[in-house]
Amino acid sequence: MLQLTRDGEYAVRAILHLSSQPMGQVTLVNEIAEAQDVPKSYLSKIMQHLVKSGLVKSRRGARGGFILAKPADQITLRETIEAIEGPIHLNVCLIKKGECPRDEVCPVHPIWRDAQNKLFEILDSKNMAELVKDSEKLYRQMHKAGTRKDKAR
Amino acid sequence: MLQLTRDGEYAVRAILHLSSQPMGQVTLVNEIAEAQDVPKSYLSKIMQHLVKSGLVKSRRGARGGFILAKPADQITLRETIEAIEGPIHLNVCLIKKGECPRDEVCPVHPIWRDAQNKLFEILDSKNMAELVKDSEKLYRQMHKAGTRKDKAR
DNA sequence: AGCATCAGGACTAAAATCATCTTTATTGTC
DNA sequence: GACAATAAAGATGATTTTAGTCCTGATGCT
Repeated sequence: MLQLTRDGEYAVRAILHLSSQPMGQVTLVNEIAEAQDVPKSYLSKIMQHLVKSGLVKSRRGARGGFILAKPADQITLRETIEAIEGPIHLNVCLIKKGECPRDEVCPVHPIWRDAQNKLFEILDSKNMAELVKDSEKLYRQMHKAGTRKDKAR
Repeated sequence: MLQLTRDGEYAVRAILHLSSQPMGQVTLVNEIAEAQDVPKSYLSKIMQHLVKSGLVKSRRGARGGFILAKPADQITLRETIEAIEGPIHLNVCLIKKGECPRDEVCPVHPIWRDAQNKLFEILDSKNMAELVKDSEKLYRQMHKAGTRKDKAR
């Protein structure tokens, strides 16, 4: 449907949450689920997937939890999404060269490639550490604006 | 899945085909289906949808068929896709302002908006008349290149 | 009248989506 | 070192979407 799935969205929230934690801090699914507003048992499976794809490491048992497999400033949105959804292809014709027999005469093909490249560029433009900083900034702004709004009501 | 559906792809092919026809020419589903490599009965339903959305007009009975409701140079890819799939939203959080309660603190939201705007820009950048011309150009190039390739094999 | 052609609905198989529930592994504690 | 608490891993399932097919009817040309 040309739309990110919940899986992708939830994965992004989870990685963002882990990125906001202090270095070396192991985080519980439960905590992520509550903070990021994601069904716990569902998130649990997404976390598993993220572990398998190597973006996150897990520790079982008491005092277990999840932790990023590498520094937050080395993780991008695209990486996170593709870890969960697999490689992004805006149109089937972009999956493999020569996949579509109409490729060579299809005037739309270059447009899709163009769009996809641009999307990659944007999804790779900020790393998770930067996004966490953005989030903190937004949070502060919201509080300032929020109080003003409250008065206005 | 962040991917165009077949419905969308087929609609684009159909509109492109109609755009390549001489002005005023009514075209059969069958012809479009064969030329564009789309299952006929499936395409038939897509065409109905395109009629309903006002992009195409139909005529029943003998000598019936389909014809664009407006000139090809006034139709874009985005318009065609949205006629079939409804408005494009790369992420649920872009559907309606305030839809996502995390909007105001979510640092990813502006990224998605950015990506979506860029996508719109690209999908609106060429009209169908231009794409048909591109196609003709590609076709000529393929024939030149094709003979060379055949020798190379 | 009869044929060509679109309109519309009923039906289906397979995959994706969005979860929940059960099992298994780890670890701290006694 | 047994064991209960904890938490990840895996199995399972309901619902929706996708991607079609097929049949009956409506409509317009000749």
